Amino acid sequence: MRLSKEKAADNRQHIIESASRLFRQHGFNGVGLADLMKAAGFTHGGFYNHFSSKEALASEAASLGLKRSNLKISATLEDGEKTGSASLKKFVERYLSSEHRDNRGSGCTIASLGCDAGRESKEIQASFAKGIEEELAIFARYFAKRGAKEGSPFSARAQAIHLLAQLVGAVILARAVAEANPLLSDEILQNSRRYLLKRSRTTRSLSRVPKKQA
Amino acid sequence: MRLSKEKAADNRQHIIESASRLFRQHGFNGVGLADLMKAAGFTHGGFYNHFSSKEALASEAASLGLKRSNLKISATLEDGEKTGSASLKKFVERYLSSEHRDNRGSGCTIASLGCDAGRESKEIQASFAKGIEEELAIFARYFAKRGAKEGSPFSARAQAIHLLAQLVGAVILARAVAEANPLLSDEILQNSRRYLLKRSRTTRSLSRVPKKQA
DNA sequence: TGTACATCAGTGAACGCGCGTTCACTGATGTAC
DNA sequence: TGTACATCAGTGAACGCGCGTTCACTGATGTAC
Repeated sequence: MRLSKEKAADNRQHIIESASRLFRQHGFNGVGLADLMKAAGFTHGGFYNHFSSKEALASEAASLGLKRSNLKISATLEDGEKTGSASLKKFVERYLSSEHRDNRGSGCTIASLGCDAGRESKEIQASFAKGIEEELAIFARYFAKRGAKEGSPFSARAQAIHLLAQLVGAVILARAVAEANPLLSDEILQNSRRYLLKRSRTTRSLSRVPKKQA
Repeated sequence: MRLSKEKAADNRQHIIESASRLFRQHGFNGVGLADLMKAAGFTHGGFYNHFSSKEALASEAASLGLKRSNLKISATLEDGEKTGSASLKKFVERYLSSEHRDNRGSGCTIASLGCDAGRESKEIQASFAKGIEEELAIFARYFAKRGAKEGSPFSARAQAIHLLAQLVGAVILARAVAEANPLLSDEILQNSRRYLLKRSRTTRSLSRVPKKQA
């Protein structure tokens, strides 16, 4: 029962979407092809009609997850530019929230799969490299506009790298202790939020984030 | 061929040590019992004489890796206290080096297995929670002594959390892109080094790190 | 436009393989007398 | 202290299971004439 080209392409995309979620939840090695296909509503025999290997799907799923995140971040920051609202603050608070910590499947691909990526193939790492470069570019563009007058000793690019590392590190730490020590987990998130946001107001090495619209 | 109690305990410890290395290299799901026992010099049938499950070994291996790291960090920082050398700088430069990035097996357990830990049992997360609490305490003690005069707006504890998140995040990012984009990987490490060390000299929100012995 | 055939996304069963775990057995160590 | 027996760390083979991958088959779609 051959399908139309459009339907087949839709199905392929749907497999990638649900795989992206499952991989983030359970890791690249923590979920099998049968589960991945079942979650997309198919039997697993047809997998190789769409992908050459599990690894190929992992690479595409990572790319998609990173692309989606970056679009959302970009929209949040640019939205703030227009309305004058505290867009970086909004983003940081969302990223370092307990909701994000507790919902890996719909969250940041780097925080979920960053460690895994370091052990995977060059192909998968290429997906991460592209996604990370894009995210850094988005942050750097924001800092270049917002932080230009503040005279930080660090370039917009340096601030972007620092921000990303802090966000990813804090969420990974918070998740690593969430079940055994929820208070510590909350403290890590809360502290990182305060650190990134307070510092951006006091020393201005990130950017000025007004409380309300100016 | 029953062994003496001492020899049996030695063997058990040896299994944990080599498992700690292998888990860091390949992840909790990336290495099997047969490989773990073989690396320790045994056949895998005897595994359950020492551990109740693979998970129990993972938990012990994580504990050991974290304890070893913390002892080393503690020694480095306290050594610097006595000699007056720039001990935090030394530690940060070692942690954010390409050597550490390229040698997971002998490196930081949090940076290697932090993401995995978030998906594992409460038992394993308890090992991480204990190790992370200890590491934060070591950093906080350092900042409390070294940073007391500087009047940072952040508590020693807050500075410790920020430092750990930055270190872990930077190494994970650097590893995630190492094969596909080595220049970006190097840039992330270098930038994080500069950020942590320069800021500690300019804004003093971490601690003062003299270039040479005062 | 209509017909004949090739294509291919899907199904469901099977493949070999390695996984975590179990077990019968060995024989030196530890223990009870 | 010496003897008899229980203990248990190790071996090597086996267990059922799920893994990634392959394959024969189906039948609607796409294509060539």
